[in-house]
Order: sequence, then structure tokens, then C-alpha cells
Amino acid sequence: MATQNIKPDQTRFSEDDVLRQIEQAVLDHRLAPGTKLKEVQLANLFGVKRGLIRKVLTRLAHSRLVDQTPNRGAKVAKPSVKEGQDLFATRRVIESAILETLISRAEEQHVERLGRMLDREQKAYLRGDTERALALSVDFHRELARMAGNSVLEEYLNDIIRRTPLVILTHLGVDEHNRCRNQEHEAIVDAIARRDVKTAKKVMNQHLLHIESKIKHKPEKPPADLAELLRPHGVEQPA
Amino acid sequence: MATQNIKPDQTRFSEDDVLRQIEQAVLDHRLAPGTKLKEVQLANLFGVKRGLIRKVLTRLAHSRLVDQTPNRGAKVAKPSVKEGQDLFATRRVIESAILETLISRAEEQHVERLGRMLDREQKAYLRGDTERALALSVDFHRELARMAGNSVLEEYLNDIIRRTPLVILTHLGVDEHNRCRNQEHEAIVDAIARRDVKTAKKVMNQHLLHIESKIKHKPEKPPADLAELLRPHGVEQPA
DNA sequence: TGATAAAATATTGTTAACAATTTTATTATT
DNA sequence: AATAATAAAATTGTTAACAATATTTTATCA
Repeated sequence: MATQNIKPDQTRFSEDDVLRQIEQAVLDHRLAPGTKLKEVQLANLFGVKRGLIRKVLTRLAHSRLVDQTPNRGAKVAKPSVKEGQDLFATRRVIESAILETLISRAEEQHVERLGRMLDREQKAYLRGDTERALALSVDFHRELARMAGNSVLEEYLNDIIRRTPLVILTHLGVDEHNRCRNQEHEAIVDAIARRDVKTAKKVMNQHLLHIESKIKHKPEKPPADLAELLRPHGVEQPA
Repeated sequence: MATQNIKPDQTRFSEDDVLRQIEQAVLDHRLAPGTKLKEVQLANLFGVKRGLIRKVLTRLAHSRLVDQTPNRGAKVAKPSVKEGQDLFATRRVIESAILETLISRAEEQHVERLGRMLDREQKAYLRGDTERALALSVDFHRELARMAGNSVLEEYLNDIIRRTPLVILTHLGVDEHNRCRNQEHEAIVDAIARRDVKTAKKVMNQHLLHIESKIKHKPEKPPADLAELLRPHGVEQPA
């Protein structure tokens, strides 16, 4: 009675899996704004039913990562310049509040943990693994939010983080995009360790304004091949 | 060839209609936290297909107005005390940022418009129409956000406003719930007119802390009759 | 009675078939 | 060749039937 499946481990993706895969693809700058997301194509790609994809697209639209037009399907969202500016301005507000809350509650172990995260980020950067460094840099901001302990602030920051790559890709050249600078992260952790709210906020604001100041219009990119862009990240691919 | 429909004007609700009806019911404190939301019941109530209801419930769950459990359906959410505190704390952050932005951009016409809103709110209150006064009070906060001109801040404030009634009903007695005091709204408009950011924020914070300080546990309420609670508000009822 | 098990009912979850619409390809006309 | 009209294909939207699961009711037994 040995396993008789021709195709081994035909495990399909769950709804949340698919959602996360697409979110991650946006986060990694693999999915360009404006890319058409066809239901059957995605369903085949992930080995799931179309209904599943349909639900995922609705959810993505709800968090403004996708634009849905009746009878014409879904495209990766292309935030306007205005939306980009509002997003960055709000991010400054949220990250400031996070720092304020965090510093009022921070303990030694928190600072230590942040220090270890900085190390990892720095190492990834030094060995030339910029993709990993970028991911760790995002994690750094997320971790600040988590440590602050306000679930709503955390939720909003995560929302902004998810939407930001689309702003950058739509209005900035890819190469223009400077990832978070490690030294600025270091300065923030230093300020937290000293419980210096004012400095922490100031550095964070500079940090964010630096990217924000670059938002301007740039020419379009051609639509890319979905199958290629979404393929091999994170969760294992079904046979 | 006269209209031969037995049931006249059998217009059904759209997905957005249904969504708004339920959101409004929450906002009006007509839907208690924990109320079971059965798909067929809602479908019959609104005269729509179950699939429509299904999508609406998913969207409501996404904005945390509803809790969905696999195979066990959807209930009106019951935010924890912690979530309530986080919501209020974040609201102070967001409303502060809104005031700051608004005052930096406010023009005479904005202040005039706010003044007229205060009048209407006051009149509703004086003639004893507290339900209307409450709605106008919510509108006041929304209008500040709209005038500030940051779509993301506006989005987040609206999110918080939608979720707040559930916190209040879950953890405060209904009668304990003091609606926004008109005089505090007046003080805020005064400060805006004087471009006094500091005072505006201070009054707003007092205003919000006043409600927040009351959050504490209180006994459950029995589940109520859905059909009754959702019936006759806003959009016309289909035959 | 009270507890447990079994059956019946109710509710949610999934899917495949079809309908409606849009997009692409083809043909006809100038 | 360009344009417009038509037909074909592709894509999205809807639904009803069924499957899976949970809940309630009834029956059984100590």
C-alpha cells in the first residue's frame, strides 16, 4: 500500500499562501505596477481553483495593492504621486508614534535584539546580498512596530510598508531607490538605548524624507511575464 | 404593456450597499458585538444571493468589523480591551497629525464650514435628537480629516471610527458612552481659526482621553434579532 | 432524570457549468 | 492600407448544485 501518487506531494497552496506570495512579490519589486493579473493564469500558476484567486484579488484590492475594474479584471496598483506623498507623510507620523511608545516601554533585551538585527543587516550588505539586506531592513522597521506593542500602529505601518514599493516603482527609477541606510538604523537604535525620543524621531524623519524627496514622475515599464516573476520565492512550488 | 411585476421595483442591493448598511448598523450601535451573521438570513434580508453576502463578510472581516472562523461563520467582532486601548491611542496620534496638517493648510472657508457644522450639531442636540447629533459629531471628525487633505490619514481615521463602536459596546455600558461634547468641538475650531496647533491638539487629546479612560469590562448582552436591527436605515428596503 | 450516541437539520465551503462582457482576430469596404 | 463591422476567443461574473462541517434534535441506556 505504498504511496501510489504519480505526482508526489500534490499539496496545493492555501488562500493565505497565495496572498502572501503576491504580497512578497510586490515587496521584492518583482511585480511592476500596472501588471495585469489574470485569474486563470494565476490559478494555474499556483495550482488552485479560480475561486481562490478571485478571493485573493479582492483582498489585495482592499489593501490597495491591486486595482479592480468591473469586467476588466485586476492590475497591480499604480499609486498616484499624491497617494505616495500621503503615504510617506503618514509613515513619518506612524513611525514617530512607534518610537515614542517604544522608548517609553523599551527594556534592555529589546535594544539587544535590535542590535543583533543591525549586525545581520550589515553582514548581508557587506557580502553583497542586497536583496537580503533590503528584506532585513524592512524587518527592522517592522520589529520596532512590534516592540512598541500597539497592534493598530503595527497594522498601519505594515499596510504602508506593503504599499510603498508600488510608489517607488511607479515614480522612482529602480536604481534610484536607496534602501534604508544601515548607519541611520544604528543611530536610531542608539537613541532608543539612550531613551532619547527627540533624536530618534529626528533621525527617523531624515531617513524617511530622504526617500520621499525623490518621488517624481518617470516613464513606464513594459508589462512583464507573470509566471517568471511570481515563481520561486518563499513557499515551496507544487508539482 | 404596463408594468406587470407583482412585486414593484424589485431592485436589489449592490455589494457596496450591503456593506454600507452593515457598517452603518455598527456605527449606530444597532449591531451588538458577538452577533452571529448567518449567510442565508442576510441574503434573504437584503434580497441578494448568498455569494454576495459571502464577499461582503470577507470584506468586513478584513476591516476587523467581523470575525470569521472556518466552517463556523461570521460574528460581529468583539475587540479585546487591548485592541480598544491601541485603537484609542492610535486615534490620538492620527487626529493630532490631522490637526497639524489641517492648520498648516486651513483657509477661511474651511473654518466657516466647520462653524456651520457645529451649529447643526448643536441644534440637533438641543432639540433632543441625540442620534442625529451623534452622527453629526462623527461627521465633524471625518470632515477635519478630509480637509487636512491626506488621503491615508483620512483612511486610517475612518477605519478607527468604524471600529470604535464595537469597542464601546463591548467594554462600556451604552449609557456610559458620552458622545463628543459640542463645546470641545467648538474649542477645536477656535484653535484652528487661530492656527494654534498646540491648543487644538491639547483639546483633541482631552476629548479622546475622556472616552478612553472609561474602557473597562462589562457583562454580556444577549444576541438580538438580526432582521429587526438591520432593517430600516438609509437605503430603501426591497419588497 | 442525566448522560451519551445517533440521526436529522442547518450552515458553511467548493465547484463546474453557464452567462455576460471585453478583447482580439478576421473580414469587408472604401 | 486604413477603417469599420463582424465574428471568434478570452476573460470575468454568477449561480445552482453538491460536499463538508457544525449544530440541534431525538433516541437510547444506565
